[in-house]
Amino acid sequence: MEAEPRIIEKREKASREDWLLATLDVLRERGIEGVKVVAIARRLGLTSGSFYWHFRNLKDLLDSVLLFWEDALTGHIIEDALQFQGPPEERIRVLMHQVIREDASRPDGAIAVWAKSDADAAQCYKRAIKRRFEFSTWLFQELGFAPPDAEIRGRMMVITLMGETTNDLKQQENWPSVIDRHWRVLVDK
Amino acid sequence: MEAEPRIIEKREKASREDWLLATLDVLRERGIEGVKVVAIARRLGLTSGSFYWHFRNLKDLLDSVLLFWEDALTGHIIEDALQFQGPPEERIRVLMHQVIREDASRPDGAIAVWAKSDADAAQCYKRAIKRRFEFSTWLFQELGFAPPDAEIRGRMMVITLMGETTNDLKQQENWPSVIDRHWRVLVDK
DNA sequence: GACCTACCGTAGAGATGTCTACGGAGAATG
DNA sequence: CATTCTCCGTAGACATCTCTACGGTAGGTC
Repeated sequence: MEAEPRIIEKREKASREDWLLATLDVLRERGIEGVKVVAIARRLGLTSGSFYWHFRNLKDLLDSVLLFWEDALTGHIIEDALQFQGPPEERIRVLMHQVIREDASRPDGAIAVWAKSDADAAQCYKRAIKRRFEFSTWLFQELGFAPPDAEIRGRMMVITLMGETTNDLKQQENWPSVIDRHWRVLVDK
Repeated sequence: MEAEPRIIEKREKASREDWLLATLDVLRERGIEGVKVVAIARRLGLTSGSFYWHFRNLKDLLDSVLLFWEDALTGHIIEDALQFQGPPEERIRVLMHQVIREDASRPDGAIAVWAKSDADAAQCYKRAIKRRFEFSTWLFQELGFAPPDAEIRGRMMVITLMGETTNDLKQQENWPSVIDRHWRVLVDK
């Protein structure tokens, strides 16, 4: 179909987390049906024989990758925002910049598609999105919006950040100003 | 991985467009790597022998499906909005409801993932998104927003609609009120 | 130096998928 | 009624993928 991506040439031993990270890359680029043992192994410069030392089978890897995504990417953004000291609207602004800068939503699109055909992925995806919606709603409540207004603004923030990541906004050099303009619309009373 | 979807039981002759529509369904549910000749044929209650009468090969189908998506889904929404008679803010509201009601953004997520690993898909996807951004920017200019404000609001509208479709907002019974609340935030000066 | 553990490669069986070659059925046309 | 066009099924060559079985290697341990 298209160009084969970078391959690690330095033959080094890979950890279980190396396999998970490589899987997230493949997932993001080729979608869930592109996540093949041989494809990930090729990306790591290894073979499938090694894979089955770290994971029982492909299903085992997919289960692990779901939990890894939910925990690592959604979780630590929320923790950072909770620790933020400063005015509520600035906290929202900093969070929005962080999500784009760190590509925290990078695999989300592929996982959303995955969720269409897999019950486990759907459950995990819905749980993660619900958590984001609830947290962002709380952020806008702290800013002084009444619950219904806070809810729709929080919802828009989450969706906008996911969409801008999907559309590779970060590749544009002026992405911080675009985020600031999103922020201004959302925060304006 | 998961449940196999509905299969057309009545053995009827399929047109080229039937194959394209079935392909869009498979694309939406399984992603681009899930688009296999045998999978689409199974969904239509046919075999791969029939497929190669309508298409030269898989690549031919994929090329056609890209053009079909761009033309059919983005195009007619814009045409409808252009013909709308009424105040500019009502035109935006009607368009937003129409996009959700008709699932006009249904395959978008899968095509966005596809675009990560295929240059043709990337080109088509970017072209379609650009067209939506430009049109929605124009809608907000008609509403009286200055170009930079109209641009960010139009951008948010497009992204929000795509995101809500991805998250199956339409499955909620109260989706029209959620759209109205999105609309109110975007239209508010 | 013998041993053990962690990690990797190879070979191969079985499943699934692409695509070609070819033959057959039904509707439309003469 | 005969022919043609359109659409479809089957069979098979070839490729790719999952997963098992098993053997190999490098670094730490006694």
